Amino acid sequence: MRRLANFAAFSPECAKPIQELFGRFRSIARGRDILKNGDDADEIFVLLRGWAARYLVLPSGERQITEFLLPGDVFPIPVGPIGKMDHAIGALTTCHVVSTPAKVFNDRVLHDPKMAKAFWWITIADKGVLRAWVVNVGARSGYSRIAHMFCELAARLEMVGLSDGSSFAFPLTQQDVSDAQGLTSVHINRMVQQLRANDLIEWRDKRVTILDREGLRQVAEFDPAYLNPGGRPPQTST
Amino acid sequence: MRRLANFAAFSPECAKPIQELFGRFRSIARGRDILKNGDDADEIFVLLRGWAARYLVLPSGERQITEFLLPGDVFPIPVGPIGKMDHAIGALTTCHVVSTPAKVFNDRVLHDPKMAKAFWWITIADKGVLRAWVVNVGARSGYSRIAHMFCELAARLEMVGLSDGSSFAFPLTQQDVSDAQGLTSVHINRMVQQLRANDLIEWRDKRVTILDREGLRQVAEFDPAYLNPGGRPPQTST
DNA sequence: CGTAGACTTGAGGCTCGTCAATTGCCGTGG
DNA sequence: CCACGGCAATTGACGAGCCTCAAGTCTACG
Repeated sequence: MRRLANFAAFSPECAKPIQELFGRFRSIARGRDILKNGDDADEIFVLLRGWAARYLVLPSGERQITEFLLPGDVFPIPVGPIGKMDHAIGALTTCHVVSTPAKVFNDRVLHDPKMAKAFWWITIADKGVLRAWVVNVGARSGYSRIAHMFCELAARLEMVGLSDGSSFAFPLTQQDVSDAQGLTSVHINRMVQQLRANDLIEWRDKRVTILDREGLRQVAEFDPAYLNPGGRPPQTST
Repeated sequence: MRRLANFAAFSPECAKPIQELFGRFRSIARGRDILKNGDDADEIFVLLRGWAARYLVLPSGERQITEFLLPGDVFPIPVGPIGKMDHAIGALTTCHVVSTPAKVFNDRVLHDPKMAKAFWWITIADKGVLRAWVVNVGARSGYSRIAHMFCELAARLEMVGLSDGSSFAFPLTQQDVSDAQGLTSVHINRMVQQLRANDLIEWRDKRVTILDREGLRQVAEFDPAYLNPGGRPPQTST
């Protein structure tokens, strides 16, 4: 709900029918897949609680994460005929999700042009995040990659009310981070220690605190513009 | 047209009004930007001829390409209020484009739910390409990255009729390739020579020939599934 | 025929990977 | 209550992939 509100005029009355639509609740343990590579994408999920990720594992056994899914995210976004997943979506922590059949979602939600537009907009915003991810992995050093990831996650978590501005719960392991950034966990560890030594962040007990927001932003070369493609401020409108 | 046809039931009669819509023709020289970072995205383009790319330049001066735009591609895909570009789109070769104001495009094309859905679908397909790009840059060696790029481009070019199956015009410089793959042109050069030495590809005079399709596919770990998210075969339907 | 851009080649160095061992923190079971 | 096992974080030594700098070759083009 909160995420949708960023993308469409959205009244509380709209919320109820959607909440009723997603009738099926499920809890997924950490490490389990919510959707496997090759599955039919015939069910639409909303992540209520926990962190998940889209990823692919290569023949070499290496896992590359391409997108973090945070509470409020909807997946997979369906359009046209039901296809098969070309990647997997796995739970990085214990996840709570609700779901509805894709067909129902199509008929009841996407049938409304306004809603369809809101979800399309989300797709475009996600594409922006993905572009930033490519830039990160392709052009930045390990040190600033990690800084960038923290900047982005802090901003995204704040949008859904999961950050108090400078500190947020961060349940991932260094192995997860390394799979996302295309580095080894050993190297992640060393770079994180460097960020700590430079008093940019604190990370302990599954919680990250940004100590020097401006300093981190500079190291990361972070510009949050891409998170809000329409230029719309992240606030609820009626 | 050809690209749209892959994503929606599409009759020739539909084509005419769209062709008339994009009234403004322009030719852009190689190296010039079609849209600069920060520009208003108030005009919608269709690339008729030439290659272009979405890219970002970092403070360090490094350029990271995040997406290749081939003939038939539409950009920027607009939704909601007109925003500012958070990246640039530049011509990698001389490009021919036609365009129309975003407002007109919205009213005349996206107003039709069927059309809107087709463009949304394109957005989702592009997101798949971008995911593959992240995997490529994040998890593969320079050698297989380049192999993967050739596999993908061969497949995409074939979809729009610009490849004869194993050979296609490839107008990019090694510098362009390096900006896309997050490597230096020196290293690209060495890896390309290795691909040549292994009789996988030929690349001369702005033309690439795939000599050993299966061998290249294995090196690249290429699975074309992501290019057609709906599972629909790449053919025109009425 | 001269110049510029693209491609090619070589030597040396840094970032990051690999392998391996150690520490600390739990949750479990004796 | 303590021993044990497992997972995550940490550290070190060494090696490889890729970068940097620099020079040289080839081709297109004026």
